[in-house]
Amino acid sequence: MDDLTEMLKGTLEGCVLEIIGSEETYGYAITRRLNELGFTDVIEGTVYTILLRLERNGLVQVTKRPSGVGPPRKFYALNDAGREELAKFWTKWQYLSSRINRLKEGGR
Amino acid sequence: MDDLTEMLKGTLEGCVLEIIGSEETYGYAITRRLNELGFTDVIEGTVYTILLRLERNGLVQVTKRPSGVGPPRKFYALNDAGREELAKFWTKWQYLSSRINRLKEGGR
DNA sequence: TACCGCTATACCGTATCACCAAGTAGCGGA
DNA sequence: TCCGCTACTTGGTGATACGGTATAGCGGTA
Repeated sequence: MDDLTEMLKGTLEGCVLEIIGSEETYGYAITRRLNELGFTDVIEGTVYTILLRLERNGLVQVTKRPSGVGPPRKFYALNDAGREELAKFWTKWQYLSSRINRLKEGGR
Repeated sequence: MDDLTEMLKGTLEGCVLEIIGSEETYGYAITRRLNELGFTDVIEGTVYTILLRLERNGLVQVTKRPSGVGPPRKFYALNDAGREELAKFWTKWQYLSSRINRLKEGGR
């Protein structure tokens, strides 16, 4: 699949929220998860900028834990604001994708 | 619906391509069409920047015609490169939306 | 010991895009 | 004459994903 960069704008952050919401996890693992979900070209740097943004915006709770196989990991979990933001994301996605699919089907 | 700006990145241009592909038309009318399709907050300025980009990238054929009710209109039609780009857009949209919906359904 | 590879995070710069504001301009009606 | 609708252009802004580099812990191996 060629470049999805522009299309991912605004949706990738939501995907990261969803992953964190389903399980407390950390940046490196989130990247691997995205890759296996079909977001094959997403790299660590991109995910970390999103995570720092989520933290800065107060949507996540962060816990640092030692790893045993490398440097310590920063685990992320959604707080109430994060869950609310995630719900809003899915509402927007639902809205947008329905409009676009309607347009695709000959848009009326 | 609150702000869809970020989510529209990469998809709005595709929507404009689709509209032009279905009928030769001009900027002002495209904006009205998008509005009635549910992209309620999209304004003229945004559409014109997309149209200029499409022209610059050689995806459209442009014809200026007098209007009778105002300044002349610039009508846009897809050329071969534009039709190819449109096909690519729908392929990417299909790919991305299927991955995101899978993630939404509990991502496997 | 030295090096490599995997894990793991941070930071800085870049490109792209949708958006916004202001300007120009044609036309018809009050 | 002014206003409103139509219609396009241009310059600047903010948000986002991405790329590259740096730092660092750990285990294996030559």
